[in-house]
Amino acid sequence: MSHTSTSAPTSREAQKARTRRSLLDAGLRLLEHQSLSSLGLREVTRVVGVAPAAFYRHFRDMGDLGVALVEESLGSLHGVVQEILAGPDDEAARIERTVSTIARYVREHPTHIRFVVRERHGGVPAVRAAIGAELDRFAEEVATALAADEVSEGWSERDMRMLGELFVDHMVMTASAFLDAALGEGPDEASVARTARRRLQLISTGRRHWLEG
Amino acid sequence: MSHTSTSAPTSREAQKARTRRSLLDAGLRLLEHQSLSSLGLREVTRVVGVAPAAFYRHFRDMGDLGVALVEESLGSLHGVVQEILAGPDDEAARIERTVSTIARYVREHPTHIRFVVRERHGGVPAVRAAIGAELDRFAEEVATALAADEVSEGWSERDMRMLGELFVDHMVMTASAFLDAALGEGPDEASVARTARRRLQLISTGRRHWLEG
DNA sequence: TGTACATCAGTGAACGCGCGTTCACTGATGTAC
DNA sequence: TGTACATCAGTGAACGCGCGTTCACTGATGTAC
Repeated sequence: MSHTSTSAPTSREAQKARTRRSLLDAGLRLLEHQSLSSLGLREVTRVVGVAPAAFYRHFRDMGDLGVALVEESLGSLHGVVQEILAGPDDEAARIERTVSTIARYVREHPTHIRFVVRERHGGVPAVRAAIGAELDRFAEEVATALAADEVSEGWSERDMRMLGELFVDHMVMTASAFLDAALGEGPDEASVARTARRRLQLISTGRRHWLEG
Repeated sequence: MSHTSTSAPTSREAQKARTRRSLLDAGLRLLEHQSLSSLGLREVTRVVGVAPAAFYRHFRDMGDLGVALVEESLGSLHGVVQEILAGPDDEAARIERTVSTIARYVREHPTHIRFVVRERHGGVPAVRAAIGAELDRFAEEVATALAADEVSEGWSERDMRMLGELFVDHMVMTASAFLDAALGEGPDEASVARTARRRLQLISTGRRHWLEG
């Protein structure tokens, strides 16, 4: 192999995986300041330090790399959603947990979040579809989890689904707002957290009185 | 002038305005299937039928054209927002008006909506900023209008602002969903309308019982 | 353990192409008298 | 109304550049015996 590492020889498999990882990392880094449809294959390989042609050993094209990024960006989020929904269905506690968990997640994975928010409605159909499908799955998970709450008694399945989507959409919007705050754009983190909490309170209140209306 | 129109000679001013309009229209059309950061100056001038260099008589670069598109995309929306909020604050009627007005607007201006939804978090900072600023203004307008309702008595200014943002965000999400429906992606228009109405009902219900919590 | 052969991740040169930008220009419209 | 000059939207050719993709290749890792 001409990609000579200074360390001990590695298995082919491991080396290939490492290069793939580097391509994904470089892509993610470059996508912080541009959108996928304007990101070039050569840009990515240049950052990694491999020949342009090496890209094709790992991905068919940039869209393919994008879809891989969606999977790793949103895959780890299932745990986060479960973390938020688990525990007692005490309203105030869950709202607090929701907002602080999102804030933490954004702090830990800012580039993944930025990518998802930007490409959710972006110009690459395959990536858009992958994000949409994953967010739909989240909405379903949330709907199922919230259906177990006492206040969900008497709700139709369709309305639970609506609530799940509402919840997920607000997670995404809140994450996006935290991201802007971290970049010094828009209100600061404390303010974003406050607004997010109030929104969730409004929705919770509506939920409690749903059957009366 | 070498751009010979078959019709009678036109004033320079009028001809220039017409070319500018064509550039904007061509841009908007091309942006239906790609994002601004991947749209080329030559692509646009090719569609219009002018030399690439002619572009510079009207815009500094594609970002500049993008900002102009934001203005015309969202400018006409102020009237729409007023239309929705005007009239009696009867809850059911306003919800119905909101959803049907959005549906109509999307049907009449699909490309403008697509553009705004896509570029709201897109890769061109100037355009993102322009959209953000405009949506903020909408949120403010909505907050002011809703503050006049009976149910808003006792609300803090900050919470009214939160409500305004919530409303605008849901307008955008609903518009985006209608757009997908029109393209055969996701649920159909009737289903989108139903979900949008239920969401608004949930928020209205929360609003009515806000001070109790 | 040693040898001969197979695999395949990454190379580097080459290609044709369309891009954004510049420039001196043209010729119709506009203006001054 | 007619004439001479100014303006300036749009031209078309040229430029250097970086792009995505192809290809035969190299040489380290893997495997069979």
